[in-house]
Amino acid sequence: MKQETRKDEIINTAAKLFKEKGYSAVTMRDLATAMGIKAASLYNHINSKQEILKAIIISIAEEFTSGMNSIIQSEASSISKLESIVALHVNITSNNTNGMASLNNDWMHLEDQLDYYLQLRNEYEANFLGIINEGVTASEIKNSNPEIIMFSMLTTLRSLYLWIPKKEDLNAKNLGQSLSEVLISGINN
Amino acid sequence: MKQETRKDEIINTAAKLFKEKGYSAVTMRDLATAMGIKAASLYNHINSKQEILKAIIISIAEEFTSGMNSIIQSEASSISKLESIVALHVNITSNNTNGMASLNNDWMHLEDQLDYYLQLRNEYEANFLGIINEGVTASEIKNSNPEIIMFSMLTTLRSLYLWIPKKEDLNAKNLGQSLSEVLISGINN
DNA sequence: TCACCAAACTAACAAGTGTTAGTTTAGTGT
DNA sequence: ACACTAAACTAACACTTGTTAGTTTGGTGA
Repeated sequence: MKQETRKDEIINTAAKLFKEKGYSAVTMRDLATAMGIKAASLYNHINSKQEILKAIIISIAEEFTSGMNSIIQSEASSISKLESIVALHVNITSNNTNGMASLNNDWMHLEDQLDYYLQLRNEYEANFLGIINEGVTASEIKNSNPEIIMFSMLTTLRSLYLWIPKKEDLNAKNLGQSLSEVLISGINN
Repeated sequence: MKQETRKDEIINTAAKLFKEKGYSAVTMRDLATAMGIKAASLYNHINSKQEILKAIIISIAEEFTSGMNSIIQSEASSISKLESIVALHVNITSNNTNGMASLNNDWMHLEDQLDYYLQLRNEYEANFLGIINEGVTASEIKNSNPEIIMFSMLTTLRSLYLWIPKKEDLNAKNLGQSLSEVLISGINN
């Protein structure tokens, strides 16, 4: 719980603006105005616009990688692992909805870190698919198209950042449970 | 099947670029280079960059509205209506994956047409939710949170544009069926 | 051959872009 | 009183942005 530095404030404000208009459409002058200062003053705290994007995206991507590694190493059933993935997304997204928007929509504007980001994402998706395949083999999961299953779950989870801010009445635990139910058991009676 | 005009070519090329980098990050010079001409030449065919975005997004949004109206007026069961919605998304997205990317990611950069777009989207979501609620009342659909159900389905469907281009082996009909199965019946055995 | 026209071109514009350099301000510990 | 420092400022830079004006090109029908 260390306190927020001025640099953190700038990054958080930037994340909020990036969520609204996207990285490319937000100028350093926009960001400065939102902070109540002049654009040049931002450079007392950060080195470049690109550095801000990197700070937002890479830290979140590494959180996902770390969470996924814990889940894979656990001894739980495949369905239970999928429920943990849902909870992972709900938790990370709840703590940083603005940053998740950048991760989803502005990752392609990463420069030096683009390859690293893509590597993390590919590994994450491969692990996700691995869990589903494992569940199919163990007959826990229907033997339909595993990629469609992953696609459906992952895109829903990736879009949580759009939805969580509107539903403050649901806490993370309840939302995770409801979502797991819908994603895993379906909606029909 | 009328043939493609030069203006159409520009709009389609723009949609492709917008998908890759987003509206704000694509310059008129980028677009011109992709067309093999100079930026100024674009203005022989279009009036502004904004007009291109409008042409891409609004036509698709109106397709969705029109499709949804047909579904609502049908006498089918709620589950069957949801299957039709899945098919609607698969069809529209298959025909214009690039345009769907702009609709999803760049709608906020619409200027004059922003309010109109938001109106269409709100109506669409209200109709979608109405079908789910109707299904809950008729005991076709589980009595869990209808908004979570809509969120889950709609975000999956909205992300199809990312996924369809990678899976050319699946035709629209098969993909629609598989996706309906996953979304409606779940994935567990 | 001539007029026409779609569609390209060159040249330029005013405004906005990220960023740098150097300076001022106000508060803190000695 | 003094030096130090975090954090703001003004002014400017080189470049990029969307767009306009006027011109050239090459093909088509009369």
